Amino acid sequence: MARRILVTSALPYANGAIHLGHLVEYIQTDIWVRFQKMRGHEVHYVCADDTHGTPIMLRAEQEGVTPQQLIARVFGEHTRDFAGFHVGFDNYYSTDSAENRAYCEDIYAQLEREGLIARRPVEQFYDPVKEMFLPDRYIKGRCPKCGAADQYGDACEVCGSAYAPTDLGDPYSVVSGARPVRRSSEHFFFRLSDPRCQRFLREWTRSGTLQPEAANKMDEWFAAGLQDWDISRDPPYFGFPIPGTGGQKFFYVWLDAPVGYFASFRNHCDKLAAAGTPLDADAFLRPGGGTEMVHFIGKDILYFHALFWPAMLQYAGYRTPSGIYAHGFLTVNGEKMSKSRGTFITAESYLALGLNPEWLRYYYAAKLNATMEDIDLNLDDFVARVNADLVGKYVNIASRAAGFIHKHFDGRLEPAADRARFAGEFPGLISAGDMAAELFERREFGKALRLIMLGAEAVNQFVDRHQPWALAKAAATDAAKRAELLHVCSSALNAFRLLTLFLKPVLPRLAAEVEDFLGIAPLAWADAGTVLPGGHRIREYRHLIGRLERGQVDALVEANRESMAAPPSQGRHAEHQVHAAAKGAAAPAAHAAPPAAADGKISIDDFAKVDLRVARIVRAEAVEGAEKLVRLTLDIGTETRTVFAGIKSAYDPAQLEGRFTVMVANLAPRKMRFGTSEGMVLAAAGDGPGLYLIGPDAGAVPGMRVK
RNA sequence: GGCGAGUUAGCUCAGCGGUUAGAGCAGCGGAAUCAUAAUCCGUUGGUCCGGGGUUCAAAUCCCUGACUCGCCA
Repeated sequence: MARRILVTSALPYANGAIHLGHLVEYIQTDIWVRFQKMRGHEVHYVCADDTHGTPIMLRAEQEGVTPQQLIARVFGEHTRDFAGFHVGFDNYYSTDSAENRAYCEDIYAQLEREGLIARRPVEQFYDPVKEMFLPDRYIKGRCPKCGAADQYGDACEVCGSAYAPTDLGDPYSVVSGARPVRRSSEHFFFRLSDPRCQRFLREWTRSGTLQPEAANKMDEWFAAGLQDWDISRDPPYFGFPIPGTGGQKFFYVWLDAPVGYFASFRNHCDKLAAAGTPLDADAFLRPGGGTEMVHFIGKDILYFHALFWPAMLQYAGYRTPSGIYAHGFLTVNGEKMSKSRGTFITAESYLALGLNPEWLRYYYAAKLNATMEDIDLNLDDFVARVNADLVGKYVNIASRAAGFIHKHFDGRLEPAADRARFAGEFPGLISAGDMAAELFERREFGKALRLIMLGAEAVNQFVDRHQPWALAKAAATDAAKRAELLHVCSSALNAFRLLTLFLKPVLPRLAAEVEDFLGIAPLAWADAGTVLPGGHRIREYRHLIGRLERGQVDALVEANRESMAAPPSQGRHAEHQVHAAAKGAAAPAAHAAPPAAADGKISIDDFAKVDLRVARIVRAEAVEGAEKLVRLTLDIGTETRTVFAGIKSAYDPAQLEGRFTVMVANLAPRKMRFGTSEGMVLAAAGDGPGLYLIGPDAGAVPGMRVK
């Protein structure tokens, strides 16, 4: 009996590039979805960009575009990256859509009818210059506990304590720099504290939809007591207005984000209907449809998916999730991803440098399990694992068997009568299919792959034991040896076909190439019970997957190093602005030959006097007794320089080492209390706080002239 | 600070009360030469984070300490 499953991955925020951390989730989900489809189940895998909220609004404003323009651009980037990693959504949509608005309004109306919406005033910080309420992350000030300056409104990064923004000393708005004032406004709440919600959630938590660790976490939250959830925001806000408020209240982005799953699915159904193959959305979205709905998420958003979301659905007349599968975070070489270490790797850069997406899919799968544990991308291990397993063990089988088939048998496999021996030769491999299926189902991908690779080893042992190269030498004169050669290679290729089938959820592209090589229809799981037909003809073997060279990984890390302040998409845009500004300035300068005009313009010659060089920060250390200074040792190719830079407020010295920046190399040395500074480094700063070191794009080396 | 997860071979991990603790990779020795040097056989390597306890039996259960990571709406 085919299952009917609606599957989602969490919606990426339309405010930044997809990176390898995101991909853990999309690859995990995609593998599970592909597996279910191969099993013959009906699966609809949907996702969308999460587009609303203050960060998007402010970012668009900063870039001088409308929020719609910003999210349209990011939508293009996201869908490109996902496609590049073979993440096969059945629909990818946006939360800024009519469907989403309709579902949000309906859910809200139902909750209000149920008496689960409360209204009460909330006092918050308000930016009097920008005329908006400030989310916690947009307020900075002195930490009330340890006194550290420039800490965010929710938690101190220095001492780690959490507090309310109203506790901050000397608060200021990150948006305008103004001192925020306290102002009260009416907010709307989802009454999670209502006994009905509490009762329902306690029961739902134990219904088997959550991982055991997640259910334990929920118990913690229950013990602490569930509180009402603030679902409204005041304008200006990029989102959906709450009906009946005259545009004075908007739905908080976290309310409409999960509803985006429904919106995307609805959109998917409408597209199917337009194509003449209608699908009843309500069978998946309303209770009693005999369908499943599973969400793959990161452990950080368990709260939203396991408390608010099911409670909202339950009391708005929709179905609740049948599975919520949380995964851990990605670390790289055992550490948090870091821009300065170059381990904050974007999907775009991975693909742009020509790395094979299936290498990463395989490696992630080899590490993934059903728990919320973090998984580590160890770069040395990545190289070793991919090459040993995929190239050495798996693909090697086809490579070593196919040559004989073509050279001696015109590309044809053994006749039907000999195929029966295959089952006896690889009993383990055939039974591995059922076990692997069980493991894929339970999201124990690592265990599944270990099992499959054990099968690949058995095939290589089989080939070594029968020595087809020796049989080939005798084949010309010995018909029995010739028949044995054909059988050994045919069996190896049948085994290879099975391994491909088992690996197909993880390596869809490679599997498609193998299907082409073997001349067979796309493999489904049921095909595990069959072998290739007698006398079947295969194509010439060609290179199926390349080796991963250590240098490629190094280049990837190098390409992602630094660029600390700006995520890539923002960087690209900022670059456009720079070019535009440069054009505007360069044109008049070319005509104005005389130097140093009274209007403040300088000639190109004047500019050339400044010797700007690319520098690598060899060492960075705080200067004892100086509040703002960092002592930098800079490598500019021909020599090293010591420079004192007033950047301690913005940068932790340890994070600077290894970074590239730009320095003025011919600045007259200056004696300071702590030593002589032999130049200066370039950094950008506005009127408010915030300081941003300038860095070259990847590829620049110390000593290069900046001009 | 509270709560949770983790710490097993050089590396990545499995084992989660029961023979002498396992796998892959790396290392070392050998074989083979069909295969993009890809394979096969053999082998070195471990006070299972420290300390205490429960038990006939502990990497596995309990307590405690250290360190790492996460969550705290």
